[in-house]
Amino acid sequence: MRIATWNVNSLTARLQHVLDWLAANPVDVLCLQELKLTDDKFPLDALAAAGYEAAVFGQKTYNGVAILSRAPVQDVVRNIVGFTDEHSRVISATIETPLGSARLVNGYFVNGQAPGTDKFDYKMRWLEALRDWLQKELQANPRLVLVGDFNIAPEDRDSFDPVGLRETIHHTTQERDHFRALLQLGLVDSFRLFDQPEKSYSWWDYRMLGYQKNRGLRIDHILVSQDLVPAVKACTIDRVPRKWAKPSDHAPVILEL
DNA sequence: ATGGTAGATCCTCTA
Repeated sequence: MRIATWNVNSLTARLQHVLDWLAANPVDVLCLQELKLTDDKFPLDALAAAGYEAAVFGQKTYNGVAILSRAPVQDVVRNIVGFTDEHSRVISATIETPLGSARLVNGYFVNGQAPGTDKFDYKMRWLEALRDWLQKELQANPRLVLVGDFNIAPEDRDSFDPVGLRETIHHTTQERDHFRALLQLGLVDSFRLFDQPEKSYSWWDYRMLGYQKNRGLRIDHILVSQDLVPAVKACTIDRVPRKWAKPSDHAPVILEL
């Protein structure tokens, strides 16, 4: 089976891209971030016609996440449990995998703007709450997949300019410590289970020909719990839709189990 | 030191 994650930067603007991508890549589950629409505006019918059910946690203008699935999903939970958040950033559900049922957590992590800002402080509090919640989730669900736009480039090799961008947003020690804390919970970066091309990124700035120059970051990730590692067959980034007209600034990441 | 682009909403904010 295949599970994918894609920050679409407005589902209204990107619905046709999502439908075209699913037609070419009929994954079992697709997790979306940055819907930028409310639940009542979610294109349930168009996605149902493509063969997908949806669990949605929308928000006007900003944020918003959804889980699309060919098979029914169960026990949908919105937000980080125990953390009051005005933003719609996390949706989780139980899905079926080759190793049995698993918990799937889809997150649009806080961007954080720059160290020293209120938004960065929010990012740190959000990441602490996520870690504390996931620790409990993993105890209850040893099979767990954490996907989404993490807004963290975990290592220098995940950035086109790790020296010039040292300690700037996506690259700070504090953010990377938080990423490692997730790994210390028993999660594994599935992308790094395999040999990958150098300069593999999942996001490129729209500005200054970022994609054309491959000035990107790997900030979209799929982490799997230890119990799922033996089932992981591949993890890839699909750059194809980043080349389409009017693309999202992110590319989909695909996990094969 | 700044700007460049994109999306949604409103003429600015977020990324």
